[in-house]
Amino acid sequence: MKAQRYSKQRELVLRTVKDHLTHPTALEIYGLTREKDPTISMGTVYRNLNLLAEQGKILQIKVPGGADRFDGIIEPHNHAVCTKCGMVMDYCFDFEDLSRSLEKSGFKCEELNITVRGTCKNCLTKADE
Amino acid sequence: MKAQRYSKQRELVLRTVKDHLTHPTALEIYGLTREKDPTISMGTVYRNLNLLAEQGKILQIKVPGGADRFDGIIEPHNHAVCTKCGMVMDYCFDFEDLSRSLEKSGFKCEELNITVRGTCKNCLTKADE
DNA sequence: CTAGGTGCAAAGCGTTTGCTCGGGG
DNA sequence: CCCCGAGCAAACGCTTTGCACCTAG
Repeated sequence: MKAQRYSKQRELVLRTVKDHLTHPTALEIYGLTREKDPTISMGTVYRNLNLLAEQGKILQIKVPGGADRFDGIIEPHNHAVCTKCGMVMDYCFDFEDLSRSLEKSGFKCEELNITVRGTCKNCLTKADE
Repeated sequence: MKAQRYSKQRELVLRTVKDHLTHPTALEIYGLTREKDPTISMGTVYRNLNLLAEQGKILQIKVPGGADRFDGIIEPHNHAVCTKCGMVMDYCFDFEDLSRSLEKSGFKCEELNITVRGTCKNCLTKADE
């Protein structure tokens, strides 16, 4: 692993995500950090968000067709995105009852976007060689 | 509904998606259609892909963090994306046994990306007013 | 001192859009 | 003849990156 130095900016980004559980986008985090440190740059925010997500210190929510969002709560859980206001709701899925329980909670389930990421048979075989 | 005219380009785009079940991206479809009609433009391909997807004639697969892919098979089904080669595999999910059955088929499930799109309680209430 | 981090700006990628012209009905 | 659709290129939104400078260790 690469040596990692302390940086004021990285700590600020981490604290900002941890303090705002509204699933902010990178741009929103940029705005929030700017309030505390008016010289922080977009690039730094993105670099640190990606770094912190890789290290598992924050969660990166890939929203299909929209900007990524970040979550300070790192316990594995899922998200329901409102197509109208963009709100992201934390949600603990019971797969069998997914739609049904979502509907019970008042969320009208219109599109279920499921993407499994992983490694396919072919690539697993190739990796063995 | 708006009147819709026939267009050679739209038919070509539709046929191209139906004939290539490899889940091509818009760019790949652009390349394929260009082989048959060297004057077709990117904008036309995108416009028609979106139109056909809206009409349910093709399926649009939103790949988080990557280009959208299109599928000529419109029966509802899900997809597993390989993080290494980008291959998109058709998959019929049994939610309970999701990971288990995926693993049985040789796909190493590394990241389960679930996003439900729909309308949240707040917006449903507002729409009623 | 030196390697990792920053700010800045430009480039990148996938996609959409404004405009003008062509062609289906 | 009307107006939807095409072609083209510019603009878009989000994100990454190259570079020169700064700073923690």
